[in-house]
Amino acid sequence: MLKTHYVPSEVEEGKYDSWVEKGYFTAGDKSKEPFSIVIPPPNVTGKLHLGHVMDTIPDDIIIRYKKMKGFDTLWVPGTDHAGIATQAKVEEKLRAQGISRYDLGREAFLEKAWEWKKEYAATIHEQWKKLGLSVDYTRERFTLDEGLSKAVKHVFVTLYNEGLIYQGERIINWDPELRTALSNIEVNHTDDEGEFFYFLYDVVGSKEKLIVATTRPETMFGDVAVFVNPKDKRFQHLIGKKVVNPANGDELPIMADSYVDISFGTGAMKCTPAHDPNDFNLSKKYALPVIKVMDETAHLLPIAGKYAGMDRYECREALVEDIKKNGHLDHIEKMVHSVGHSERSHCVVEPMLSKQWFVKMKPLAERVLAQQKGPGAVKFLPKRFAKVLTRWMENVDDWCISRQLWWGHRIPAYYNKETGEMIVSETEPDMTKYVQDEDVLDTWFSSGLWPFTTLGWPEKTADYERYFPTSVLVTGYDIIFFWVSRMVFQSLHFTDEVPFKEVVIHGLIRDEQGRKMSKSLGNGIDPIDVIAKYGVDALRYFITTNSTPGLDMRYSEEKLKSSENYLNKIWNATRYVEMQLGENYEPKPIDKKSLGILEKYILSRLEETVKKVSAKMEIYQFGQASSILYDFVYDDFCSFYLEMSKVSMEDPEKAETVKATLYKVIREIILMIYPYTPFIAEELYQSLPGAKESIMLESYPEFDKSLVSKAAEKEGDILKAILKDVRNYKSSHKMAPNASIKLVLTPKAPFKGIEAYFQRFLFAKTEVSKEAVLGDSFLYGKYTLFVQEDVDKETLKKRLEEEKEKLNFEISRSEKMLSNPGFVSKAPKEKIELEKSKLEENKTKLETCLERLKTL
RNA sequence: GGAUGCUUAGCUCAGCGGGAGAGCAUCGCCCUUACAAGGCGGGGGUCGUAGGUUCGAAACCUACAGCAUCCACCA
Repeated sequence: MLKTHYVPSEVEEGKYDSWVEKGYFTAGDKSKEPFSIVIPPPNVTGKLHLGHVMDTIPDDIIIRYKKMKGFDTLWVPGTDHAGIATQAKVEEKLRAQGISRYDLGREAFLEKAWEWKKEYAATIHEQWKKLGLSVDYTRERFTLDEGLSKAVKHVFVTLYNEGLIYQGERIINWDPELRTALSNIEVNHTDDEGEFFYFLYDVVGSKEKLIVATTRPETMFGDVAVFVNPKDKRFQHLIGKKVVNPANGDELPIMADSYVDISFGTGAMKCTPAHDPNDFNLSKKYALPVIKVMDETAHLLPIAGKYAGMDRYECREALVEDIKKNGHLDHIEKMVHSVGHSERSHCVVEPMLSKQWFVKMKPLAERVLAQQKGPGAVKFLPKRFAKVLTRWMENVDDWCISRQLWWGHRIPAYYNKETGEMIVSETEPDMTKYVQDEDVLDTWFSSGLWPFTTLGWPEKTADYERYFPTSVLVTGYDIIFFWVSRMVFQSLHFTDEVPFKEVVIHGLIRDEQGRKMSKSLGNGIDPIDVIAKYGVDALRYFITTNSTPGLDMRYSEEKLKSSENYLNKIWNATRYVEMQLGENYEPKPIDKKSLGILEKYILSRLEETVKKVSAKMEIYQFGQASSILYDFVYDDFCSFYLEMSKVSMEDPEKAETVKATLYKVIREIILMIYPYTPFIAEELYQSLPGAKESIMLESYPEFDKSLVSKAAEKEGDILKAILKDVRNYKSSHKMAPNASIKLVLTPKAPFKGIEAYFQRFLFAKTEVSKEAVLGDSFLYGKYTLFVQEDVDKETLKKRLEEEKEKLNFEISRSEKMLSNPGFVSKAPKEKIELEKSKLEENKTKLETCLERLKTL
């Protein structure tokens, strides 16, 4: 027997381990159609947060649902080494102990990183277990696994041989703290307050001075020219002359290019090719020299003379001070401008000329764009996110993939120690003669291969053949660029298939005030704490049902609580059914001939619910599916049928049918809630007779059209309405709910035995009569209900007149609509039928109303 | 500069072409053996503004306003 209350921790205890032990999460039933998902692999950087819950619970719901629908479901779990993110964490930890990675050296540092990985992978496993994820542990992967590493090498070498990977000297984003290159999307731009320095440049051979403004004076040692716009009248006479660089006295040519914006700053722009991508382009166009002024830690190089060795900001301050002293500072302006910060170290990124490895994106992007135009396009839900992918692909730059880190896939390029000749190969050359490239690959390079490398590619394994392409991917809109796009182009290029047929995009979870959860605000929420307080099922239910796909949602204690209350409701409804069935109950199929009106009613509603919920589940609309089920559970089942069954059960003739009905309804409710809340569902399922070893072996409820009865629903609704009207009547007449009252129904009862329900739930004596009686009345189609009481005729008359008015208004509304040729010819049939039946009903009501008025 | 989303009850949000919904809050009545973490009943909204399409608009289109987010640029 179930307890009177749902206690999440007791329910959760032991279930997950038993599911794993029984092998329910292990895929491979060849008799069924495959359905597969790969997990968005969490980084081994720390513990999981609510964002991961948003990524994984929809996956779990889909997998559990599809399994019940008869698919051979595979959910591949795994983790991501997360190169730069993890390395930053490990370095941070070492720094706390006063050690730098350079003290340890590559080998020893990597050992530390592997220790870190082991520890955090264990944490992640613990959390998957808590969340109840039905992942197939026999197929778990890590991005640095041997198999995945081999695949990464294969991909690199293939792209290199195809000319799609090249080494080049270009301006890249440099993180001086982590001392590595970054790709464009690993740089976050924020509007920072800064200073705009206006310097005076002496024009050679003239008294004239040119004012040039810059935000980064420290780069002036690398200046090679000053540019103006050729159309700028102010400067035309200066083009071809020279100016003196106030930082070091070098003479710089004044050149003209339309790139310069006449209205920005002073209209004259200094050109520093080694530290600005646009300046670099100009230098190529005009064959200007390229001079680097900073090293990899953003300290000034010897070219900066007395400033050499200073940090970039130290240098800026000292240099501005010196220029001011010698009279070449015009003025300084405060300005807000967008500054690039490293996604991981948060320090200001330095654009810098550097030799790096790049992926040539254009051909790969074009393939994606072509695919997305055709019938085989990856389908996005919601649709609009498809545009995020294509827009990015249309404007993509080449991808800088080399990182000057140690934690990651080392680039398979080898250099001859003597000749310097380079070979790129999947197999190591003779390492006595060669050294390997020091750099590792961007972590997204390997995660971009995730959907197929996890299944064994490039080997043609059985899993790859069976489960690839995967069925669906669930992820946040924030990593469409980082991850989704890369999986799509890598997959198309290497497997000629899209990696997944559908992508379900969710929003981000914010705090209760709607702010982003972040470390610096300290407003992050640990899912483990939430689970301890409300149970994992409430968390799962809350996070998947309180939002619309693709939109952000707020964390809400209130809604977690109400989720838990809902589960408690289902718990207690099950408890009630359990009590009614009694011990040794043997489930029997519904005997359709024996059904009473109320049974027909609830079963009809149940079938409609099954149909609607399934339809929403199929399109991953979990919010909508759950709210349909919720309404059924509360309004139709708990508040109505279940209550009515208390009376029905007293009639021994009805009892068996009622039991069978209660059993079927509660069982299907449990099966429908199960994908959302597997722990409580398993517990409740097991408490019912006829349970299998686990709910995981059950099928999803099937829609049974033969149980749908609109007529029964209508009659049930009348009873529902009567209960509500009479209760409301009592309340508005200051009567206690349990005050006795006399009701008269004319001309007959909607169904046999209705009096018993009135007696029990309205404390009413009821009689059925052909004659109207004095008192207030309610109309239900052809039935009238009188509340027999002493009431003066005038008041009654007034009420009836009001009712008449209302009915006339409704009737004329319907008639107007039905006589509108536009409506009759264009509206769907059901709408017209509905309107006609409303009209009929109101006409009947009006007739009854008029009859009564005559008698008063 | 380009793009996208949001604006619905006091609060948080669903609904997205056929007569305004949920949770919480609020008011009234109830300890009725499924559930007081509950039950029953009630109050509360010209669905951001202005036009348009339609027999019919909260929903579709256009413009505007406010609030978010993303991309690009910023010498």
